[in-house]
Amino acid sequence: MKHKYSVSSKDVAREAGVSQATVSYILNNARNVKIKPETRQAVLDAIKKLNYYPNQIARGMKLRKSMSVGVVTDRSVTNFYFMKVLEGMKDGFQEDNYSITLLFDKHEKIEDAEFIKYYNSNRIDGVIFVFASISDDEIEHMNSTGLPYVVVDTHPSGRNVHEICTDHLAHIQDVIGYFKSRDIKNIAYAGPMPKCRNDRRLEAFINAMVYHGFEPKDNLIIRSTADDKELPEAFKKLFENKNFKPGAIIAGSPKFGMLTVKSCLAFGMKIPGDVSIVAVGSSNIFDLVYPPLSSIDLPLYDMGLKAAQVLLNLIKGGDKGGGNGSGKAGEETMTILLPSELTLRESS
Amino acid sequence: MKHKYSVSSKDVAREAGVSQATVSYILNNARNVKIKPETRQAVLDAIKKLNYYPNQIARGMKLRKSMSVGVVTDRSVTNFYFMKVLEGMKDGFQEDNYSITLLFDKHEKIEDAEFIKYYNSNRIDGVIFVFASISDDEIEHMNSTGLPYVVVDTHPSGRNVHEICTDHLAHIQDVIGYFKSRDIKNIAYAGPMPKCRNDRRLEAFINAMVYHGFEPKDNLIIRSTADDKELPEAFKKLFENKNFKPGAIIAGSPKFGMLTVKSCLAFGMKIPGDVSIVAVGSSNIFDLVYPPLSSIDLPLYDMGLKAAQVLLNLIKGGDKGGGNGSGKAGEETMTILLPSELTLRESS
DNA sequence: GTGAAAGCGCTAACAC
DNA sequence: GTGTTAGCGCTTTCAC
Repeated sequence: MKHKYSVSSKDVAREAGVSQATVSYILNNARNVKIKPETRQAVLDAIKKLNYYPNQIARGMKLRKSMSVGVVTDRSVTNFYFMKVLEGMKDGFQEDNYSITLLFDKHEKIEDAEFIKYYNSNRIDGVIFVFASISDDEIEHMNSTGLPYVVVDTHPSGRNVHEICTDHLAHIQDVIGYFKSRDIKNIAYAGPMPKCRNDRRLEAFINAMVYHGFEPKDNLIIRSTADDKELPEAFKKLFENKNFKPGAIIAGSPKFGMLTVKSCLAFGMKIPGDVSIVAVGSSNIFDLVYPPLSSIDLPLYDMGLKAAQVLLNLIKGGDKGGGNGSGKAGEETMTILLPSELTLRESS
Repeated sequence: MKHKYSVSSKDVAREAGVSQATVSYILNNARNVKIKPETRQAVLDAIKKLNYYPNQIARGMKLRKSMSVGVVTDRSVTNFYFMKVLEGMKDGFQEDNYSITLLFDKHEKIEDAEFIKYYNSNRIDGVIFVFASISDDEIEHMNSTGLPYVVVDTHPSGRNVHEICTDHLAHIQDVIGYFKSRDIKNIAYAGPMPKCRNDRRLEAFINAMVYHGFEPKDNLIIRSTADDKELPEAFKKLFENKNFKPGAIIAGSPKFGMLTVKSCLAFGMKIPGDVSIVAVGSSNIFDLVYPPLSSIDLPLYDMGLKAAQVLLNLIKGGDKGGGNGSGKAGEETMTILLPSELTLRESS
């Protein structure tokens, strides 16, 4: 069956004995337009009676807006984080009645990217990148298209984009201080190879070690793929070095947190008896493992919420000509840093 | 800045020296319409030259379609499964150029549900429910609206809906057979309280036990919330019963799989030495824990893909009047059962 | 083979 | 305060 025979604002207008314009005014709370209470009531009644819902497609057509934003994510990184960020975004868009269109990121050339096509086709009004690594080239291209976009990521990239990030790296220092206060020696780091650019996590670790008067030793640092071969080998080396048995390990990501726990248990170590572990990042499974894994938790929900708000401003602002004289969107970009927090569970 | 000044099919037509209609014919590969090769080429060139992209909103307006489907999921259940299913769906929709609108399910009355509103507003043409528990009432309501929808869930509900499910419960029998072949005694079950209706997993477990000549004992069955109080208590009772020390445990969900491993380790048991564990369901984290957790894996990607295909058929079919004389969509519903498979890792 | 024209349902400038 | 009207960009019937 076709879509049930749509009632249009025309039908409502007829039913209420007014014009379509009036219906529109009422629906959109048009300012500069005063409606007599009884007229309004009549229209509202008609809407109810006819079970009328404004056709968003038609509205979008007129407004030259899709009332939808694309959320771009990488197929791999996402699982741990994605849903929570989405929830925040959803709530952030709720009021403005924007919908969320899911997009995956797997393009060769930027011109072929799904989000570019969707934007060109008027299917989305803007984009949020959630933990999707984007290159400088892509940024440049996007800035030239006028596509409003916001990046959600762990740490600020320092690039000319609107970013929602978190200060979680600062907590690495707290963690090391905490270990120090418990007189733990040989604090190690285990994390992934950075996707691009420099490894901020490792940097933060090293700086924090130095800050606390420790000398960061190379053989206490693991950087590896999550590979089934490479990583166990690395842990083996770490644990077999009798001179520097690690008393604590900071894992650079949730995944590495899990893998670190796994490796320690596999080597018969007691956690936290022999070694304490803290992971950088959030996950809903840290409570499901033995022992529950301490972590530096990202404010995922808030990041999504904030991203939505910032993007909405870009979309609206851009539409009205924006605050800054020129037509260029994102003239002055902003980096928003949301607070993360340390959650100590049993592993530390 | 406003959306960069859109080129429309009108512009393309002018540039190519043809009419808008011709552009449309070419773009949509309209059958019943033959286009001279040189005309076609001229239009194609103009499209390229002007960098034209058809406005999907306008197209949707004309076609009375949104070219988007809603994906509804429950905020909680999702994390373990959702992304993989989405990937499949995305690929399933690719060809028909349908986009995916993310919707959350948290309504009081069905009339207030987001997916109903979105459908009424012409923002989506159909819905896929992914592991979202829906009640009989809701089903009834939806069937009466004509909204095309498909349900993705683990096991068939036996209701009058299009469902994509899997045969994973059948594998419980295999798992028990496997345990039996290794002469393991006292096979236990630990799973969640069923959200609604009867507990198919437990049923399957009991039937499989009986099939293999075991007598399912009540004190070898845990059904609990994932609560921090209730569940440990239950496991304590399980492990302290000296007469029926479980040699293996089948966990009813990924979460319970994780929690079972955690509990066993917490009680100092060796896995799989003292107890073997297999979880029902998929997760990308089973490889990240110690010991890697065996599981009955759902064909998540395929479920998403298939769901997309079925829904597309409903949308298209329904639009053209469908195969069955009446206007009612979903006259004959179908249940599609996709094969799951047992993945043995180290925990069993 | 191709074009002219109507119209999808909405909004907003302008008229009264 | 409310109505008239002109499109937004597309598809498609019908005419040639």
